[in-house]
Amino acid sequence: MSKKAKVDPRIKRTNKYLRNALVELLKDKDVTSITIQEITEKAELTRGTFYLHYQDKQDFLMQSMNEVLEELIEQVKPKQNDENSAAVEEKDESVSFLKLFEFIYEHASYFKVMLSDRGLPQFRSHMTEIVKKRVYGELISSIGEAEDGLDIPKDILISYITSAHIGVICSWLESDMKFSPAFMADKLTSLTLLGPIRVAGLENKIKLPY
Amino acid sequence: MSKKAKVDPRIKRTNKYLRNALVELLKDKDVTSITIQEITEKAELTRGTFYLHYQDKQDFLMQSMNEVLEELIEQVKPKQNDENSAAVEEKDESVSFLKLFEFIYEHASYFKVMLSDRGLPQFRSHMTEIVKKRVYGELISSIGEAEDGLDIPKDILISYITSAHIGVICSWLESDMKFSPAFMADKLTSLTLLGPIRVAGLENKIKLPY
DNA sequence: GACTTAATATACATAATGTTCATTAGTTTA
DNA sequence: TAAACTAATGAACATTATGTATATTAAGTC
Repeated sequence: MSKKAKVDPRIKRTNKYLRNALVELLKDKDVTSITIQEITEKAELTRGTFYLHYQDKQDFLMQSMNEVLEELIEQVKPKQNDENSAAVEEKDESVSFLKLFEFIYEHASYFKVMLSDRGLPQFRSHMTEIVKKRVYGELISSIGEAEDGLDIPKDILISYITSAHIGVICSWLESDMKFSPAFMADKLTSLTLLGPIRVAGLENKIKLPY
Repeated sequence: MSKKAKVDPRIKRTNKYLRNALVELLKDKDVTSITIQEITEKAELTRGTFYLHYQDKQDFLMQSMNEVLEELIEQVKPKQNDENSAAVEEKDESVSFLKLFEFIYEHASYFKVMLSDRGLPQFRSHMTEIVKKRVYGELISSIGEAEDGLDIPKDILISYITSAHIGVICSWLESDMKFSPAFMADKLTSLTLLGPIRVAGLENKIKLPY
Protein backbone atom coordinates (compact mmCIF):
# COMPACT_ATOMS: atom_id res chain seq x y z
CA MET A 1 0.00 0.00 0.00
CA SER A 2 2.41 2.58 -1.21
CA LYS A 3 1.38 6.17 -0.60
CA LYS A 4 2.77 7.68 -3.75
CA ALA A 5 0.16 7.42 -6.45
CA LYS A 6 2.28 8.98 -9.20
CA VAL A 7 0.25 12.10 -9.66
CA ASP A 8 0.88 14.07 -12.84
CA PRO A 9 3.34 16.92 -12.15
CA ARG A 10 1.07 19.32 -14.00
CA ILE A 11 -1.68 18.65 -11.51
CA LYS A 12 0.66 19.22 -8.61
CA ARG A 13 1.79 22.46 -10.16
CA THR A 14 -1.76 23.65 -10.77
CA ASN A 15 -2.82 22.86 -7.22
CA LYS A 16 0.19 24.62 -5.81
CA TYR A 17 -0.49 27.74 -7.88
CA LEU A 18 -4.12 27.81 -6.84
CA ARG A 19 -3.25 27.32 -3.19
CA ASN A 20 -0.63 30.06 -3.24
CA ALA A 21 -2.97 32.42 -5.03
CA LEU A 22 -5.58 31.84 -2.36
CA VAL A 23 -3.21 32.62 0.48
CA GLU A 24 -2.04 35.76 -1.29
CA LEU A 25 -5.60 36.96 -1.80
CA LEU A 26 -6.51 36.16 1.80
CA LYS A 27 -3.97 38.71 2.95
CA ASP A 28 -6.08 41.44 1.37
CA LYS A 29 -9.70 40.34 1.55
CA ASP A 30 -11.84 37.76 3.21
CA VAL A 31 -12.54 34.35 1.78
CA THR A 32 -16.19 35.21 1.10
CA SER A 33 -15.44 37.98 -1.33
CA ILE A 34 -12.69 36.13 -3.18
CA THR A 35 -13.97 34.77 -6.50
CA ILE A 36 -12.81 31.82 -8.54
CA GLN A 37 -12.00 34.34 -11.24
CA GLU A 38 -9.57 36.13 -8.99
CA ILE A 39 -7.95 32.94 -7.78
CA THR A 40 -7.32 31.63 -11.27
CA GLU A 41 -6.19 35.04 -12.48
CA LYS A 42 -3.64 35.37 -9.70
CA ALA A 43 -2.57 31.77 -10.30
CA GLU A 44 -2.24 32.58 -14.01
CA LEU A 45 -4.47 29.71 -15.02
CA THR A 46 -7.72 29.45 -16.93
CA ARG A 47 -10.96 29.29 -15.06
CA GLY A 48 -11.68 26.07 -16.91
CA THR A 49 -8.63 24.49 -15.34
CA PHE A 50 -10.06 25.18 -11.91
CA TYR A 51 -13.20 23.23 -12.73
CA LEU A 52 -11.08 20.38 -14.01
CA HIS A 53 -10.02 19.77 -10.39
CA TYR A 54 -12.66 21.20 -8.11
CA GLN A 55 -16.43 21.32 -8.16
CA ASP A 56 -16.70 24.82 -6.77
CA LYS A 57 -15.02 27.28 -4.43
CA GLN A 58 -16.14 25.48 -1.29
CA ASP A 59 -14.77 22.20 -2.60
CA PHE A 60 -11.44 23.84 -3.32
CA LEU A 61 -11.26 25.49 0.09
CA MET A 62 -12.12 22.33 1.95
CA GLN A 63 -9.61 20.23 0.04
CA SER A 64 -6.80 22.71 0.61
CA MET A 65 -7.68 22.91 4.26
CA ASN A 66 -7.78 19.14 4.65
CA GLU A 67 -4.43 18.69 2.99
CA VAL A 68 -2.70 21.05 5.38
CA LEU A 69 -4.47 19.71 8.43
CA GLU A 70 -3.75 16.11 7.52
CA GLU A 71 -0.11 17.01 7.27
CA LEU A 72 -0.38 18.58 10.70
CA ILE A 73 -1.90 15.41 12.10
CA GLU A 74 0.98 13.41 10.67
CA GLN A 75 3.53 15.71 12.26
CA VAL A 76 1.88 15.75 15.63
CA LYS A 77 1.21 12.03 15.75
CA PRO A 78 3.56 10.06 18.00
CA LYS A 79 5.98 7.98 15.97
CA GLN A 80 5.00 4.35 15.84
CA ASN A 81 7.49 1.53 15.56
CA ASP A 82 5.88 0.25 12.42
CA GLU A 83 8.21 -2.72 12.16
CA ASN A 84 7.38 -4.10 15.55
CA SER A 85 3.69 -3.63 15.99
CA ALA A 86 3.85 -5.25 19.43
CA ALA A 87 5.91 -2.34 20.65
CA VAL A 88 3.18 0.13 19.88
CA GLU A 89 1.64 -0.13 23.32
CA GLU A 90 5.00 0.93 24.65
CA LYS A 91 4.24 4.05 26.67
CA ASP A 92 4.29 7.77 26.43
CA GLU A 93 1.91 8.03 23.54
CA SER A 94 1.75 11.65 24.44
CA VAL A 95 1.68 14.18 21.66
CA SER A 96 3.48 17.34 22.41
CA PHE A 97 2.35 20.92 22.51
CA LEU A 98 5.77 21.61 21.14
CA LYS A 99 5.30 19.67 17.89
CA LEU A 100 2.10 21.56 17.25
CA PHE A 101 3.69 24.96 17.76
CA GLU A 102 6.61 23.92 15.58
CA PHE A 103 4.40 22.84 12.71
CA ILE A 104 2.38 26.01 12.85
CA TYR A 105 5.57 28.03 12.96
CA GLU A 106 6.60 26.43 9.68
CA HIS A 107 3.27 27.27 8.03
CA ALA A 108 2.65 30.50 9.84
CA SER A 109 1.33 32.65 6.99
CA TYR A 110 -1.27 30.02 6.11
CA PHE A 111 -2.43 29.48 9.68
CA LYS A 112 -2.48 33.17 10.37
CA VAL A 113 -4.94 34.00 7.59
CA MET A 114 -7.01 30.85 7.96
CA LEU A 115 -7.53 31.35 11.70
CA SER A 116 -8.32 35.02 11.25
CA ASP A 117 -11.87 36.04 10.49
CA ARG A 118 -10.92 36.42 6.85
CA GLY A 119 -10.31 32.67 6.59
CA LEU A 120 -12.52 29.63 6.25
CA PRO A 121 -14.68 29.34 9.37
CA GLN A 122 -14.45 25.57 9.17
CA PHE A 123 -10.71 25.80 9.57
CA ARG A 124 -10.95 26.88 13.18
CA SER A 125 -13.44 24.20 14.14
CA HIS A 126 -11.48 21.53 12.32
CA MET A 127 -8.31 22.54 14.12
CA THR A 128 -10.11 22.57 17.42
CA GLU A 129 -11.17 18.98 16.77
CA ILE A 130 -7.61 18.01 15.99
CA VAL A 131 -6.28 19.59 19.15
CA LYS A 132 -8.99 17.83 21.08
CA LYS A 133 -8.28 14.38 19.67
CA ARG A 134 -4.56 14.47 19.00
CA VAL A 135 -3.18 16.70 21.71
CA TYR A 136 -5.54 16.16 24.61
CA GLY A 137 -6.80 12.71 23.65
CA GLU A 138 -4.88 10.94 26.37
CA LEU A 139 -5.78 13.50 28.98
CA ILE A 140 -9.42 13.24 28.03
CA SER A 141 -9.40 9.47 28.36
CA SER A 142 -8.05 9.74 31.87
CA ILE A 143 -10.83 12.17 32.71
CA GLY A 144 -13.22 9.49 31.56
CA GLU A 145 -11.91 7.13 34.19
CA ALA A 146 -12.28 9.59 37.01
CA GLU A 147 -15.55 10.86 35.67
CA ASP A 148 -17.77 10.00 38.60
CA GLY A 149 -16.00 12.29 41.02
CA LEU A 150 -16.01 15.13 38.51
CA ASP A 151 -18.12 18.08 39.55
CA ILE A 152 -17.84 19.71 36.16
CA PRO A 153 -19.31 18.36 32.91
CA LYS A 154 -16.63 16.74 30.82
CA ASP A 155 -17.48 18.52 27.56
CA ILE A 156 -17.30 21.92 29.20
CA LEU A 157 -13.89 21.09 30.59
CA ILE A 158 -12.68 19.88 27.20
CA SER A 159 -13.98 22.95 25.42
CA TYR A 160 -12.28 25.13 27.97
CA ILE A 161 -8.93 23.49 27.44
CA THR A 162 -9.01 23.26 23.66
CA SER A 163 -10.42 26.72 23.04
CA ALA A 164 -7.84 28.23 25.30
CA HIS A 165 -5.18 26.34 23.38
CA ILE A 166 -6.38 27.65 20.01
CA GLY A 167 -6.69 31.13 21.44
CA VAL A 168 -3.09 31.12 22.55
CA ILE A 169 -2.01 29.98 19.10
CA CYS A 170 -3.96 32.80 17.44
CA SER A 171 -2.52 35.39 19.74
CA TRP A 172 0.95 34.08 19.05
CA LEU A 173 0.38 34.22 15.27
CA GLU A 174 -1.02 37.74 15.50
CA SER A 175 2.13 38.82 17.32
CA ASP A 176 4.05 37.37 14.37
CA MET A 177 5.51 34.71 16.61
CA LYS A 178 7.39 36.97 18.95
CA PHE A 179 8.30 33.89 21.02
CA SER A 180 9.77 30.51 20.20
CA PRO A 181 7.62 27.39 19.90
CA ALA A 182 9.37 25.98 22.97
CA PHE A 183 8.57 29.07 25.01
CA MET A 184 4.94 28.90 23.96
CA ALA A 185 4.63 25.21 24.75
CA ASP A 186 6.10 25.85 28.16
CA LYS A 187 3.75 28.72 28.98
CA LEU A 188 0.74 26.81 27.77
CA THR A 189 1.70 23.95 30.06
CA SER A 190 1.82 26.29 33.04
CA LEU A 191 -1.53 27.77 32.16
CA THR A 192 -3.14 24.36 31.91
CA LEU A 193 -1.62 23.09 35.12
CA LEU A 194 -1.98 26.15 37.31
CA GLY A 195 -4.75 28.10 35.62
CA PRO A 196 -4.51 31.64 34.31
CA ILE A 197 -4.97 33.42 37.64
CA ARG A 198 -2.18 31.67 39.44
CA VAL A 199 0.11 31.98 36.45
CA ALA A 200 -0.49 35.72 36.56
CA GLY A 201 0.18 35.68 40.28
CA LEU A 202 -3.19 37.23 41.03
CA GLU A 203 -4.74 34.58 43.26
CA ASN A 204 -4.94 36.90 46.25
CA LYS A 205 -5.38 40.20 44.54
CA ILE A 206 -8.46 39.56 42.49
CA LYS A 207 -12.04 38.68 43.00
CA LEU A 208 -13.70 37.23 39.96
CA PRO A 209 -16.81 38.95 38.67
CA TYR A 210 -19.23 36.09 39.18
CA MET B 1 -29.78 63.82 23.53
CA SER B 2 -32.72 61.51 23.46
CA LYS B 3 -32.05 58.02 22.18
CA LYS B 4 -35.35 57.50 20.38
CA ALA B 5 -35.04 58.93 16.90
CA LYS B 6 -38.60 58.16 15.85
CA VAL B 7 -37.75 55.67 13.17
CA ASP B 8 -40.50 54.83 10.70
CA PRO B 9 -42.33 51.68 11.80
CA ARG B 10 -42.11 50.30 8.27
CA ILE B 11 -38.34 50.41 8.48
CA LYS B 12 -38.37 48.62 11.81
CA ARG B 13 -40.67 45.99 10.38
CA THR B 14 -38.51 45.50 7.30
CA ASN B 15 -35.36 45.15 9.37
CA LYS B 16 -37.01 42.69 11.68
CA TYR B 17 -38.23 40.55 8.80
CA LEU B 18 -34.82 40.54 7.18
CA ARG B 19 -33.10 39.66 10.44
CA ASN B 20 -35.51 36.82 11.15
CA ALA B 21 -35.18 35.50 7.63
CA LEU B 22 -31.41 35.42 8.03
CA VAL B 23 -31.55 33.44 11.25
CA GLU B 24 -33.99 30.98 9.72
CA LEU B 25 -31.77 30.44 6.70
CA LEU B 26 -28.69 30.06 8.89
CA LYS B 27 -30.24 27.01 10.47
CA ASP B 28 -30.01 25.22 7.13
CA LYS B 29 -27.00 26.60 5.31
CA ASP B 30 -23.93 28.68 5.96
CA VAL B 31 -23.81 32.42 5.64
CA THR B 32 -21.62 32.28 2.55
CA SER B 33 -24.11 30.45 0.42
CA ILE B 34 -27.11 32.49 1.50
CA THR B 35 -28.05 35.03 -1.16
CA ILE B 36 -29.81 38.37 -0.88
CA GLN B 37 -32.49 36.84 -3.09
CA GLU B 38 -33.17 34.12 -0.55
CA ILE B 39 -33.20 36.51 2.38
CA THR B 40 -35.71 38.85 0.78
CA GLU B 41 -37.82 35.96 -0.47
CA LYS B 42 -38.02 34.42 2.99
CA ALA B 43 -38.74 37.86 4.43
CA GLU B 44 -41.43 38.33 1.79
CA LEU B 45 -39.97 41.60 0.63
CA THR B 46 -38.67 42.85 -2.69
CA ARG B 47 -35.00 42.73 -3.41
CA GLY B 48 -35.17 46.45 -4.09
CA THR B 49 -36.28 47.04 -0.53
CA PHE B 50 -33.12 45.39 0.71
CA TYR B 51 -30.97 47.85 -1.21
CA LEU B 52 -33.01 50.70 0.22
CA HIS B 53 -31.44 49.91 3.59
CA TYR B 54 -28.17 48.11 3.02
CA GLN B 55 -25.34 48.44 0.57
CA ASP B 56 -24.76 44.73 0.20
CA LYS B 57 -24.90 41.43 2.07
CA GLN B 58 -21.81 42.16 4.16
CA ASP B 59 -23.23 45.52 5.20
CA PHE B 60 -26.45 43.86 6.27
CA LEU B 61 -24.66 41.13 8.21
CA MET B 62 -22.39 43.55 10.01
CA GLN B 63 -25.24 45.87 10.98
CA SER B 64 -27.36 43.02 12.33
CA MET B 65 -24.41 41.69 14.26
CA ASN B 66 -23.58 45.06 15.73
CA GLU B 67 -27.14 45.65 16.86
CA VAL B 68 -27.24 42.42 18.83
CA LEU B 69 -23.79 42.86 20.27
CA GLU B 70 -24.45 46.43 21.31
CA GLU B 71 -27.48 45.21 23.14
CA LEU B 72 -25.29 42.63 24.82
CA ILE B 73 -22.84 45.30 25.89
CA GLU B 74 -25.70 47.28 27.41
CA GLN B 75 -26.90 44.29 29.37
CA VAL B 76 -23.52 43.31 30.64
CA LYS B 77 -22.46 46.82 31.53
CA PRO B 78 -22.58 47.62 35.26
CA LYS B 79 -25.48 49.91 36.05
CA GLN B 80 -24.40 53.49 36.50
CA ASN B 81 -26.18 55.90 38.78
CA ASP B 82 -26.84 58.29 35.96
CA GLU B 83 -28.43 60.87 38.20
CA ASN B 84 -25.49 61.20 40.48
CA SER B 85 -22.44 61.05 38.27
CA ALA B 86 -20.21 61.46 41.32
CA ALA B 87 -21.29 58.08 42.58
CA VAL B 88 -19.98 56.33 39.49
CA GLU B 89 -16.61 55.66 41.05
CA GLU B 90 -18.43 53.80 43.74
CA LYS B 91 -16.90 50.34 43.63
CA ASP B 92 -17.51 46.89 42.32
CA GLU B 93 -17.54 47.86 38.70
CA SER B 94 -17.30 44.19 38.04
CA VAL B 95 -19.31 42.76 35.20
CA SER B 96 -20.58 39.34 35.83
CA PHE B 97 -20.10 36.10 33.99
CA LEU B 98 -23.67 35.50 35.01
CA LYS B 99 -25.13 38.45 33.11
CA LEU B 100 -23.35 37.32 29.99
CA PHE B 101 -24.68 33.78 30.22
CA GLU B 102 -28.14 35.10 30.91
CA PHE B 103 -28.17 37.37 27.88
CA ILE B 104 -26.95 34.61 25.61
CA TYR B 105 -29.56 32.30 27.06
CA GLU B 106 -32.24 34.76 25.99
CA HIS B 107 -30.87 34.95 22.44
CA ALA B 108 -29.65 31.40 22.20
CA SER B 109 -30.74 30.52 18.68
CA TYR B 110 -29.03 33.59 17.28
CA PHE B 111 -25.77 33.05 19.18
CA LYS B 112 -25.74 29.38 18.40
CA VAL B 113 -25.77 29.86 14.63
CA MET B 114 -23.58 32.93 14.62
CA LEU B 115 -20.85 31.28 16.70
CA SER B 116 -21.01 28.10 14.65
CA ASP B 117 -18.95 27.87 11.50
CA ARG B 118 -22.07 28.61 9.47
CA GLY B 119 -22.19 32.11 10.95
CA LEU B 120 -20.33 35.34 10.32
CA PRO B 121 -16.66 34.82 11.21
CA GLN B 122 -16.47 38.39 12.46
CA PHE B 123 -19.09 37.58 15.05
CA ARG B 124 -16.74 35.38 17.04
CA SER B 125 -13.89 37.87 17.00
CA HIS B 126 -16.20 40.73 17.88
CA MET B 127 -17.59 38.78 20.82
CA THR B 128 -14.12 37.87 21.95
CA GLU B 129 -13.26 41.57 22.04
CA ILE B 130 -16.35 42.29 24.09
CA VAL B 131 -15.55 39.57 26.60
CA LYS B 132 -12.03 40.92 26.80
CA LYS B 133 -13.03 44.53 27.44
CA ARG B 134 -16.30 44.18 29.31
CA VAL B 135 -15.90 41.03 31.32
CA TYR B 136 -12.19 40.87 32.00
CA GLY B 137 -11.42 44.56 31.68
CA GLU B 138 -10.92 45.06 35.37
CA LEU B 139 -8.89 41.92 35.76
CA ILE B 140 -6.70 42.93 32.85
CA SER B 141 -6.02 46.34 34.38
CA SER B 142 -4.83 44.74 37.57
CA ILE B 143 -2.50 42.54 35.58
CA GLY B 144 -1.09 45.72 34.14
CA GLU B 145 -0.10 46.90 37.59
CA ALA B 146 1.68 43.70 38.49
CA GLU B 147 3.13 43.36 35.02
CA ASP B 148 6.80 43.47 35.92
CA GLY B 149 6.73 40.30 37.93
CA LEU B 150 4.78 38.48 35.27
CA ASP B 151 6.67 35.63 33.68
CA ILE B 152 4.09 35.23 30.94
CA PRO B 153 3.31 37.77 28.22
CA LYS B 154 0.14 39.64 29.02
CA ASP B 155 -1.53 39.18 25.63
CA ILE B 156 -1.05 35.43 25.72
CA LEU B 157 -2.63 35.31 29.13
CA ILE B 158 -5.56 37.40 27.99
CA SER B 159 -6.11 35.30 24.89
CA TYR B 160 -6.05 32.20 27.00
CA ILE B 161 -8.73 33.50 29.34
CA THR B 162 -11.05 35.00 26.75
CA SER B 163 -10.82 32.14 24.25
CA ALA B 164 -11.52 29.64 26.97
CA HIS B 165 -14.51 31.72 27.97
CA ILE B 166 -15.94 31.79 24.43
CA GLY B 167 -15.22 28.10 24.05
CA VAL B 168 -17.24 27.27 27.13
CA ILE B 169 -20.12 29.37 25.82
CA CYS B 170 -20.07 27.54 22.47
CA SER B 171 -20.00 24.15 24.11
CA TRP B 172 -22.93 25.18 26.29
CA LEU B 173 -24.91 26.39 23.27
CA GLU B 174 -24.16 23.20 21.37
CA SER B 175 -25.52 21.19 24.28
CA ASP B 176 -28.68 23.30 23.95
CA MET B 177 -28.01 24.85 27.33
CA LYS B 178 -28.24 21.70 29.38
CA PHE B 179 -27.21 23.76 32.42
CA SER B 180 -28.42 27.00 33.92
CA PRO B 181 -26.59 30.29 33.39
CA ALA B 182 -25.77 30.34 37.11
CA PHE B 183 -24.25 26.88 36.99
CA MET B 184 -22.14 27.85 33.97
CA ALA B 185 -20.94 31.07 35.58
CA ASP B 186 -19.96 29.14 38.67
CA LYS B 187 -18.01 26.48 36.76
CA LEU B 188 -16.26 29.05 34.65
CA THR B 189 -15.15 30.82 37.80
CA SER B 190 -13.65 27.63 39.16
CA LEU B 191 -11.86 26.97 35.90
CA THR B 192 -10.37 30.44 35.85
CA LEU B 193 -9.30 30.35 39.46
CA LEU B 194 -8.01 26.81 39.73
CA GLY B 195 -7.23 25.90 36.13
CA PRO B 196 -8.71 23.00 34.20
CA ILE B 197 -6.46 20.29 35.62
CA ARG B 198 -7.21 20.98 39.25
CA VAL B 199 -10.91 21.39 38.53
CA ALA B 200 -10.84 17.95 36.97
CA GLY B 201 -8.97 16.64 39.98
CA LEU B 202 -6.13 15.38 37.83
CA GLU B 203 -3.20 17.31 39.27
CA ASN B 204 -1.42 14.18 40.45
CA LYS B 205 -2.58 11.72 37.85
CA ILE B 206 -1.47 13.42 34.68
CA LYS B 207 1.68 14.53 33.03
CA LEU B 208 1.17 17.09 30.36
CA PRO B 209 2.50 16.30 26.91
CA TYR B 210 5.00 19.11 26.67
C1' DG C 1 7.57 8.34 -31.45
C1' DA C 2 2.91 7.07 -30.09
C1' DC C 3 -0.33 7.43 -26.52
C1' DT C 4 -2.49 9.77 -22.82
C1' DT C 5 -4.08 13.47 -20.33
C1' DA C 6 -3.73 18.27 -18.54
C1' DA C 7 -4.32 23.05 -19.85
C1' DT C 8 -6.15 26.42 -23.07
C1' DA C 9 -9.35 29.23 -25.72
C1' DT C 10 -13.82 30.09 -26.61
C1' DA C 11 -18.58 30.16 -26.36
C1' DC C 12 -22.88 29.84 -23.93
C1' DA C 13 -26.79 29.38 -20.55
C1' DT C 14 -27.89 30.62 -15.94
C1' DA C 15 -28.17 33.12 -11.72
C1' DA C 16 -27.22 36.88 -8.52
C1' DT C 17 -25.99 41.60 -8.13
C1' DG C 18 -26.70 46.39 -7.98
C1' DT C 19 -29.17 50.36 -10.07
C1' DT C 20 -33.07 53.06 -11.90
C1' DC C 21 -37.67 54.82 -12.04
C1' DA C 22 -42.53 55.20 -12.12
C1' DT C 23 -46.33 53.62 -9.11
C1' DT C 24 -48.68 52.20 -4.89
C1' DA C 25 -49.39 52.23 -0.01
C1' DG C 26 -48.60 53.51 4.72
C1' DT C 27 -47.10 57.51 8.24
C1' DT C 28 -46.77 61.89 9.86
C1' DT C 29 -48.21 66.55 10.58
C1' DA C 30 -50.46 70.90 9.61
C1' DT D 1 -58.97 64.81 7.52
C1' DA D 2 -56.40 66.32 3.68
C1' DA D 3 -51.79 67.21 2.07
C1' DA D 4 -47.04 66.07 2.21
C1' DC D 5 -43.68 62.74 2.84
C1' DT D 6 -41.32 58.55 2.36
C1' DA D 7 -41.14 53.39 2.38
C1' DA D 8 -42.19 49.43 -0.43
C1' DT D 9 -43.29 47.55 -4.91
C1' DG D 10 -42.73 45.98 -9.69
C1' DA D 11 -40.34 45.88 -13.63
C1' DA D 12 -36.59 46.56 -16.51
C1' DC D 13 -31.63 46.53 -17.43
C1' DA D 14 -26.48 46.21 -17.48
C1' DT D 15 -22.93 43.72 -15.23
C1' DT D 16 -20.48 40.06 -13.25
C1' DA D 17 -19.54 35.36 -11.65
C1' DT D 18 -20.78 30.66 -12.19
C1' DG D 19 -20.74 26.25 -14.22
C1' DT D 20 -20.60 23.48 -18.48
C1' DA D 21 -19.13 21.99 -23.08
C1' DT D 22 -15.93 21.28 -26.87
C1' DA D 23 -12.28 21.50 -30.02
C1' DT D 24 -7.29 22.48 -29.91
C1' DT D 25 -2.62 22.79 -28.04
C1' DA D 26 0.98 21.42 -24.93
C1' DA D 27 3.15 18.48 -21.63
C1' DG D 28 4.11 14.02 -19.52
C1' DT D 29 4.30 8.82 -19.84
C1' DC D 30 5.54 4.39 -21.79
